[in-house]
Amino acid sequence: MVRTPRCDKNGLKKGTWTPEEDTKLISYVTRYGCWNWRQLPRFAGLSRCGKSCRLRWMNYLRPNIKRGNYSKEEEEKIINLHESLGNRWSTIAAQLPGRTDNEIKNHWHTNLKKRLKQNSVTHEEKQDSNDLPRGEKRQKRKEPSHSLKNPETTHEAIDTAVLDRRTNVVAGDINHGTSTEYVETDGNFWTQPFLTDDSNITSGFPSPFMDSEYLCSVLDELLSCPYGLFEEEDEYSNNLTPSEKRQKRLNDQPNKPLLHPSTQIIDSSPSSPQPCSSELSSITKDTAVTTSTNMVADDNVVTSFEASTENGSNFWTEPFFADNSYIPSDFSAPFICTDEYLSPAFDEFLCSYVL
DNA sequence: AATTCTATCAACCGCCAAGTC
DNA sequence: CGACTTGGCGGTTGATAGAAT
Repeated sequence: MVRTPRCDKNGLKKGTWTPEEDTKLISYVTRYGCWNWRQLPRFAGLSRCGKSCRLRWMNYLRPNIKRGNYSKEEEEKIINLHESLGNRWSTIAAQLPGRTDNEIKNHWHTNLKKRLKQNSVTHEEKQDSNDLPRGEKRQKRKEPSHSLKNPETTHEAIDTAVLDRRTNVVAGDINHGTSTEYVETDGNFWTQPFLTDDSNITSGFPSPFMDSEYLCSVLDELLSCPYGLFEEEDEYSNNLTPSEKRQKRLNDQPNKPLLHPSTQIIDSSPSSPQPCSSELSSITKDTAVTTSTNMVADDNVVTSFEASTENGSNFWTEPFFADNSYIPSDFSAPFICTDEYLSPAFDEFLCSYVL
């Protein structure tokens, strides 16, 4: 069912995805989308190939995926579509909202195909609708060890309580730019916290599913505190703001880098900080990241970064902390912002700049 | 209780089409 | 045009849970 993690010859991880990896992927894709699957793992801090990331997202992590038992209607639809389309699973999946081609394919091979075969042999067996196939029985009794429904896993580990506070969100289809509302249905992890409220639907929202007020705060904390994400926090820590938490960690563990190892920072000139760029169009490698208050401390340790856009809004308002060993010579970074969200144009600029 | 068998499904692999240079 | 990259698709694998012996 799950594959033992292993690495390929390039050192890329294979096999089962861990909750931490899922969190990284979710965090990255929800904010920046899947602009390039091949490059994405590098920026998301994942040691996976792009294909694996895409598959994980498409088949498991993306919102509004329906999991669990198939309804009679769904099964009939699959059977009918398979009859007319053959093994064109992605086409079939397109007709069943929330179901992935992989899942439908699996369901076909493990349940429907056999059932059809049986039915063609003994027609009377068809009448016994109470007799669930073994797969469905298993599905009922089994909660996957690493499932989005499992309260112990990734998402709820992030912040169940905060998720419950959500009252509205608009989700865009990441691939097609269409908007989708998520409504409460059957306890599916994704649908439950993503309740809609018509009065609050934001049209044209550029990212896959952003509630700017809520999601930014959660994801920014998630992204900017990678080392603290899965750590137990004491009662005192829970009352601190994200910035205070980071400061506390820095004080408590001065030698422990708080910057994620995969996160790299523009290092235009540590010894002579550049002034803020005043124009978006003029942001370059030398000016994209600068400092408003402090950039490089006397001991040559980066203490904070902050950058500004033309209108003055900061896109890096939360400082990054790192010891000198984590300052790379060239630029490459997951773009983390705490302000509303980056405009599509600015996102595009940043992506093209990095690539 | 121990062992073997079977079903499941997440993930991998290779191929292909479309797009870009 | 051909080479290359990328995303997408369908077939297949293999680790595991649970059933059967």
